[in-house]
Amino acid sequence: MLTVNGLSKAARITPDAVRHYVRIGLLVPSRDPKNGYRLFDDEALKRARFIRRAKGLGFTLQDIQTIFSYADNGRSPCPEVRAIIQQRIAENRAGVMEQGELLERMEDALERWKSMPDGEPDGDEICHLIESVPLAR
Amino acid sequence: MLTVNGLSKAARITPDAVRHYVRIGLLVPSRDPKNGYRLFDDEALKRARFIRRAKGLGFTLQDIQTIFSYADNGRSPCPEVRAIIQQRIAENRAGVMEQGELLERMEDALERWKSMPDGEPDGDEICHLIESVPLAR
DNA sequence: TCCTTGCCTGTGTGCGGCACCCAGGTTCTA
DNA sequence: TAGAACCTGGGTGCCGCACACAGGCAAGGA
Repeated sequence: MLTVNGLSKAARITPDAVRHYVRIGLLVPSRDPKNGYRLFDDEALKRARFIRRAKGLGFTLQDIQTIFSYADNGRSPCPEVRAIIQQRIAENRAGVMEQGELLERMEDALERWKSMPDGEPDGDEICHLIESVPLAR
Repeated sequence: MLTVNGLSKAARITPDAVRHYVRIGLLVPSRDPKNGYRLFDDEALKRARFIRRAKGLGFTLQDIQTIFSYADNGRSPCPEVRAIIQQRIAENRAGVMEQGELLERMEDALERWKSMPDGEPDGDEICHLIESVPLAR
């Protein structure tokens, strides 16, 4: 049986993360009757490692909850897992696109600003560099 | 003088965002003594539009606070603005890289899973699809 | 035996940038 | 004069933790 620290080392996650997972119900420890410490069995270790893996694949903690509840009810989570990851891939692609466009705008701005002087405050504009940038959308 | 809704339309941001900016001190309204309504002058409108622009360039609200405080003290924010955007560009590049790597892992996993059957719960593994993925790092 | 060190506990707050909801007061429109 | 549409403050929720506080408990050395 492992304590929070023990589990955190065995599963290579922080102790704070372990406590967080317990709080939201992802991990369910037993308690040491002597002192109230959280105690984790092998099943919990397996779960903690699973969480690490799944997070590394872009699953949210909510997704992982869902997966666990399938497994707990004796049903295969695999079809859900396939569906979820397709969803997350789509979101991630959209996110990367968006960030990429932002990055481009930032780089364009910085480039354009190279040939512009710093402005002095004149009560009319706040920062002419930023105000020189065309509005997105 | 504009109310929350008026300002939100003139600056093309949501009323909730306007209230949020007031709460964190980015916009400072006067008050209608009759009813306590927030009232925004032209200066506030200019600021609200500036916020929209700056956010579109990747500046955080904190960054914008900083920029305003320069302007309010009669100093040019431009050097800071150049420094901040370089910082944000670096962060964004790192973020895009990270997300890109995640996306790749997700796509690889989905691809690999195409030739794998759904598992049935056996009390030993939670989801063999996820557990078949090598641990990142 | 006492002291230190290093675990552990619960609870609460903070991060970013809002979105949404509630209950109630006010103002505009038909 | 009624109802719609606005306004107010205050609170909560999102995501995934990180950090802090105050205190309890365990194991070691001097």
